[in-house]
Amino acid sequence: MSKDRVIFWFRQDLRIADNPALSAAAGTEKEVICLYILDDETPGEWAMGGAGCWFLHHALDSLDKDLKGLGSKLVLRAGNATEVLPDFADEISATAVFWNRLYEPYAIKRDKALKACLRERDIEVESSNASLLFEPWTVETKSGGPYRVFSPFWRACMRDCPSPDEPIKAPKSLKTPKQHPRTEKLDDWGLLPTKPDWAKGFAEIWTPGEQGAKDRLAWFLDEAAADYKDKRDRPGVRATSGLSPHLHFGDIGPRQIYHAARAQAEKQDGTAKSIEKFIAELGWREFSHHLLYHFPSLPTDNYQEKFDDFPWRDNDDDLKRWQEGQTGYPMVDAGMRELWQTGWMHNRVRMIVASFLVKHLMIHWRHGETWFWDTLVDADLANNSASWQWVAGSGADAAPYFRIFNPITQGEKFDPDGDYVRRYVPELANLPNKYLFSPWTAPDDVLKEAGVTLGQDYPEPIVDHSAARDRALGGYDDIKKAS
DNA sequence: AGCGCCTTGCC
DNA sequence: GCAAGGCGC
Repeated sequence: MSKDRVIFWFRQDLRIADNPALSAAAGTEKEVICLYILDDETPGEWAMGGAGCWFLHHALDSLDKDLKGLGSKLVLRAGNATEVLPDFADEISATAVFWNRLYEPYAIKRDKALKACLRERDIEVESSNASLLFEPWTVETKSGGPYRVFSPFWRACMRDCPSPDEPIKAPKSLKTPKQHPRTEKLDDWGLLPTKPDWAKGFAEIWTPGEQGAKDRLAWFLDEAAADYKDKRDRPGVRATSGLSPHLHFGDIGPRQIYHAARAQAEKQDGTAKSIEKFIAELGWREFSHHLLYHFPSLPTDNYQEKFDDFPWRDNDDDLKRWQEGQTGYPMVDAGMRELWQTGWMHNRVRMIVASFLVKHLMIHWRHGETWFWDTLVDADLANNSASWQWVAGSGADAAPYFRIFNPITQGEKFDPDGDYVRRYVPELANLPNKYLFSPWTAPDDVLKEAGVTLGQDYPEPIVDHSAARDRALGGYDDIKKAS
């Protein structure tokens, strides 16, 4: 075999445009072998969840087709990347490996070891940044050290950091060997759920892959961005970009979104405020990665240690009813069912259901984190753990624990027409808005007319709101006193 | 060192 | 009005 070949290792950057490490590999003018490794071992507890696997399957399928357009294709291998990658480099006599950086603690550790191992074998390694606007180690407070509060963090990014680079174009072609290395079959990886019914609704909503991501961004900028600021909190309205899974798997990158959004603000008068708000959401993603990078135990440990002593309740029945969307609080149940049916949940509703689990049910945020990990197509370690700790009150720059979302008034406020609840809790569809978010307050004749028998068609509330609120505040008093 | 500030709320 | 407390300059 010729010695003139390099490996491009795809990870969470499943795209060919604005992919700096892929372009660097192409720039060597050597043969480029595109590799994806399914590594369930290294992440340990954070091996990809079911919904993520569904998205990954289709994103890889799409990527392979895109690579074929460049005269290449994807080579699939499963196993522990720490072994698979060096073995593969030997197998094809690669002289260099290119990849884009990841920021999960396990990935940093693995990649560092791999770098050393490959260099020991005289194989060059070059890593690039495809996933973040700002590298976590480049943003520092004036006194040195990571930010712990979002607003000053994002101000510093916008003011002091170099502007994110313009996206780079996809390579026009990739030089590939006549004899391509052996690949495993995507279909053999079992990434699609064994219960096919589960993911049935996913495909109606998501188009994994680079083109799907581009289309979604274009739709958002053309159709929704102008109203983003006003409508982003309305789960019944299609007002958010839905780019989160694409960002996680990297079939689009944040620089592409950032610059396209900025360009839209230039082009369309009156959108500046909405676009700024949208870009700030990219900022939250950056902040989560910044936190995870600097506080690697974020996914498992309370950032504020006083929460170690919080009197969490262990209650499998309550947890199960939360997971299934059977709490008797329609806004909560709508959210949990949206999650199950679509692999996604509107951000406003994520806060409501998370607050309900952690405060009304007093169940540890880690149970919620684990459930979201398995069921979200956009499950992302940084975003998931930072956000759960934010809601739980245990995180950096977190919502105070005593700020308890009221699942009834949140519904009235953000789903005023009841469209969202009626879509996901159809058994209540005929209830008037007045009682839709608290059906147990409806007079008997109203329930009867709507065809609802509580406890039969739809559950009685699992807890009483105000009693649960008091109980949660009592728990917080305990750790306040102790600290 | 002291001060302003802090995504998303509740009653 | 209430609800802490710490961050960042």
